[in-house]
Amino acid sequence: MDQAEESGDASSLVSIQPQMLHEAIVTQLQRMIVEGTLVPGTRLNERLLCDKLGVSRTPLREAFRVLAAQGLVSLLPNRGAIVLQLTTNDIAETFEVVSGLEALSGELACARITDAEVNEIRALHFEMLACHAKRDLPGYYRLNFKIHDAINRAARNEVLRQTYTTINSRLQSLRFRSNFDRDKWDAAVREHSAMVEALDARDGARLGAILKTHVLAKCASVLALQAVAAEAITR
Amino acid sequence: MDQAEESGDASSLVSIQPQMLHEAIVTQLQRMIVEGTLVPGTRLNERLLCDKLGVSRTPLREAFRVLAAQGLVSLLPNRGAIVLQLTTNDIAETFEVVSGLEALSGELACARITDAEVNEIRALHFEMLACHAKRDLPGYYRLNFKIHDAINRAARNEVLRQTYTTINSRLQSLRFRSNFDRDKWDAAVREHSAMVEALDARDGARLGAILKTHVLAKCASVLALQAVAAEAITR
DNA sequence: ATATACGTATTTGTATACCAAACCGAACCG
DNA sequence: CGGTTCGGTTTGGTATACAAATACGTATAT
Repeated sequence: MDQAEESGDASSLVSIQPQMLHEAIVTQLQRMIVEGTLVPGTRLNERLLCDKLGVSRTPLREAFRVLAAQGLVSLLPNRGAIVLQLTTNDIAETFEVVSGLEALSGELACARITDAEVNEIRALHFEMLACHAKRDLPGYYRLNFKIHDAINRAARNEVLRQTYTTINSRLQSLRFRSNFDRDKWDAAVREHSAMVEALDARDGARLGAILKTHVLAKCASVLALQAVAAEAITR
Repeated sequence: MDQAEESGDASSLVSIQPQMLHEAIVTQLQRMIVEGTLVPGTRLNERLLCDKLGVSRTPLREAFRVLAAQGLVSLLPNRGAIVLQLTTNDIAETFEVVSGLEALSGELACARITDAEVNEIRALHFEMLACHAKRDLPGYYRLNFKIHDAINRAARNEVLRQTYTTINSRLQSLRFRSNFDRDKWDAAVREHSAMVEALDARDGARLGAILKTHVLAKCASVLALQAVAAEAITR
């Protein structure tokens, strides 16, 4: 967790704060890892990255340490950093943690969300339904993210939000590629409808439960795809 | 999350792995912060710490970045690292997250724990009861930690364990000092008895709920002490 | 041909020197 | 008393050096 988010200072101050170089590098590498530009298992060569990013070794290596602390890369002594490659078990465990955090977030959101925020989420939900109807997967993903983020923000817990974001980022590159089939997609949309209902009723326990199963369903779908991919390689 | 815990490799390999200097420094500083040797708000002077620890600036500064990522220190641009000082709100938020992680851990533990492990925890529980009867607070804390750790391990989720440990470490220095009164102590012990029952019955939902309220009660007790301390300063 | 051994080239981890910019504190001035 | 100026200190970043570990290509042995 970096200082900007951690300190309770006014957001105006945050914008003034000049971020340090290693943080900029962390952000950049995070993006490349999450977007899949850097494939899991890739070795991060210091000299090459120094050239590419136009920085010296010191801040780059500091960034490596931070990314390792965030669980995005793995540091092998004397062999530098490699983009972390999650095992099937790692994926399952990480999704499990995310499901717990998301459930907590849902419970808290129900206790703290305003009517206006509920309406906002409902609007996003309908937009998402439209994307679903149009079979617009990228749009669906974008709105899906917005909805989960809105719930997260409604929970009014920055530590939770930060923790969730950090751990979830380890899974992002996988989530993108899960081309779910029609049935799973329909089921996910139904779960989303149930979420909005639970939110509207401020039923924290129910929303938490829905979110948990929602995330675990996503996990199963990712693992299934993973298994198919693994078989394709072995074959 | 550091590499050693992240890799799914055999534990025998971990011991071989020579840890890097910055990791040793992280561990050292973590201990000093958690134990309260380094008081929140303390500025960590690079040169002084380099001398004290006998290392150069490079690995020390890497350690600072890692500690910042873990939320133990705060990096102020051009002013270096200071031991993070949690606001009342920060404390509440962090406990909230911990409560969620602990609840998840309880749920998973009920699904996966072995009879032998339950018995082990029961034994620890009785030892703890003995400490409570003897009014042995340090012993109580030690066993309390062991029990929660055992539940955490029974959840069979290293990512969860690692996440929990990291976030919980931000609160450790506070937990030590909460001298709870007789009533709260008794209540905590009752909650622990209920935990063992729920664990024995493999009732995940109930254990989760107990753990959550248990942690939140601890939070309230810490915040109360915090308020008293704040008043003492103001007065 | 495959496997092993060896020597060289890279790469990494740490230390050090250096510099500009930011910060701190104290004397100074209005 | 509040603000300013100025020098010392600290930090962020770069560059360099070097030992140790690793990676790799070649030669050798089986």
